[in-house]
Amino acid sequence: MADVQSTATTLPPSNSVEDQKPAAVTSENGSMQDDTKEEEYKMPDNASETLYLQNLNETVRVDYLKETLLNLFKSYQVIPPVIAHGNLRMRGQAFVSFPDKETADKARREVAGFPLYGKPMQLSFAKTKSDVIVRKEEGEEGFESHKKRRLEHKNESRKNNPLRQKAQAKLKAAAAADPTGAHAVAPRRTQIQMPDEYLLPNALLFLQNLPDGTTKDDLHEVFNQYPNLLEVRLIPAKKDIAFVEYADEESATVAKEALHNFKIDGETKMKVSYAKK
DNA sequence: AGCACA
Repeated sequence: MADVQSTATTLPPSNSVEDQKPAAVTSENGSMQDDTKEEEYKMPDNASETLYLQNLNETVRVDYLKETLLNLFKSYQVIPPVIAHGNLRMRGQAFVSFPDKETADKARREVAGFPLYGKPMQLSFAKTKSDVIVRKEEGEEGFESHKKRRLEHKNESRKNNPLRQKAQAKLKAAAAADPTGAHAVAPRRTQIQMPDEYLLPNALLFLQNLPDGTTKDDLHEVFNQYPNLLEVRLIPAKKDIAFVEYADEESATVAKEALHNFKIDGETKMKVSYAKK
């Protein structure tokens, strides 16, 4: 395998806030060029042209991560782009495609466990076909229909996500109770919002008026946009309130100011204040 | 843990 040094010249410009560089990936690791003759080896039947990577270091910026992976898989003829996301559900994972299943499988076996940014990579075959592959195999028109199907599927799963279903049931109930439509929006419970001036700054935030069905993950995703989030705690007995803890008061203040009155579901204003000491 | 396609 060719030496894959860091492609410093092709890297995106460094960002002053997070001064990270893609790892200089070298191939000193002997396990990566294991060209053994293997007449008894059978490629798994779930093999795919695309590998699904997990256990990637989540503190590495997504664009650097992509660049690094491109670099790391260069000798296996990786097909750009490498797909990685920074959102809560998808962080620490990536999709990397190759020209054929055999090459993907080779990469999978040889690169498995490679300690990228200190964490051993976990490689498996992707469950679904990547757009790049569909495009390559079926041409532009086949790709369009593939994309349409994918979009439909996505809308479906969005439609029957419990949070949305609950919100819609609520709307329906309100409309039924009031046929004039004057109060088509569900009546809001009266909330007591402690005036901030009576509360000392606190690394712990108190949330009120959360929409029905809000999950811990929903809140984590929203609050994790602001640095130093430590923990989100729901209150099982009171579904519309929660606590969110940051590492320090300053971080909590940033999040509080950004997210007070934020509408998680697009209509219910969440109240964010410091928790009482 | 978490299977997308900005």
